[in-house]
Amino acid sequence: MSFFSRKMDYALLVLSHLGKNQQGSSAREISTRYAISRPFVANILKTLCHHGFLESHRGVHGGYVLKRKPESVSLAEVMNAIDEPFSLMECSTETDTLRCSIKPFCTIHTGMAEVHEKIKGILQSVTLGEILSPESKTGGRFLGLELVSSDQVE
Amino acid sequence: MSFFSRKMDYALLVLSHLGKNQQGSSAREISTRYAISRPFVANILKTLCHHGFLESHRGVHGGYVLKRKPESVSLAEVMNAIDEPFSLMECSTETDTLRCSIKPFCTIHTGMAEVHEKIKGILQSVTLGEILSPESKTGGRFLGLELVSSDQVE
DNA sequence: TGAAACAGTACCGTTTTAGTCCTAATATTA
DNA sequence: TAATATTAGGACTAAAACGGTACTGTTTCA
Repeated sequence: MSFFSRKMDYALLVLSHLGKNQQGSSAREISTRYAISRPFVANILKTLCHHGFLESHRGVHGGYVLKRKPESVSLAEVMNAIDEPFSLMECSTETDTLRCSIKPFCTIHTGMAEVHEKIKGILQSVTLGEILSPESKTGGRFLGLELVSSDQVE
Repeated sequence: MSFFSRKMDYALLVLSHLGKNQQGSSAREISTRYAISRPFVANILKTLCHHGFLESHRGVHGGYVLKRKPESVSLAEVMNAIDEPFSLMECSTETDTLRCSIKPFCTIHTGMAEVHEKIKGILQSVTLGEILSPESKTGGRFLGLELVSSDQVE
């Protein structure tokens, strides 16, 4: 199993497709372009629209348009919309932690919480913009930590 | 769904338990300690043993002992043994990439490959030793990048 | 008015996961 | 040597998640 669900894969594909084609696309166009079944891609588009990533237009020449700037859309946000918020382990979120019966003597809780934060940091810091043009990188910052190299941010 | 399967969660728990108790433990001890069903924890112990993380001793006072130094065991290795190698997306590994039909015009392949490497880097760099004692960290280095601030990474 | 497109929801089949069970092998101890 | 405690190995099952489909309705445009 992959980390990202297939739905998430396609959502990113769709978002970047619309990020490149700023005049928008219909579900049909996208489904034929990438050979994804139409109802399936329509489902994904709907969800993305519902969460405010896209703008939909009905009618004969309708379709979807990216509503937000690619640079402002993080992987973490897309994940929250499509699947559910990132969680490293069963007990990673606060509510889960509360009902974890072994927490009092759990030898790995603290350590794993740190790993959770590291990965979450990556998902929050990587944006659709970076995915579209990988060469324009985080440049100088990584996970919110200042680096020796003083290249400009993004 | 969590990033780690429950099997993986328990595997880490088991490994760190044995990392702390260097005289070893039987499957029964561990299962009662953490309230995991005995056959299930036995399954996990078996797998870990089979992959060389543990040493098993049969008989009345048998049980399992951690065979490797905690500092040498990375999360990525445990994951490879328990589930399967980390993969961000369906097309993240080289063989998958080869049979990805849309790769020629995929707008996210390169970008996502970088994200894949970032997360893989974390899984490879975090060891069982760090999970056991989170304060003794990578100290000043993170993913091979030198940091300006000398505060603990946390 | 009809066709093209989105909206919403319910549903199904397959795969994966979590967990169990059973039998055999091995080591200890009395 | 016999009883017992433990691991070894593998087959098996139930339940949940995932991927994907189907259907029905609504809006827009020509």
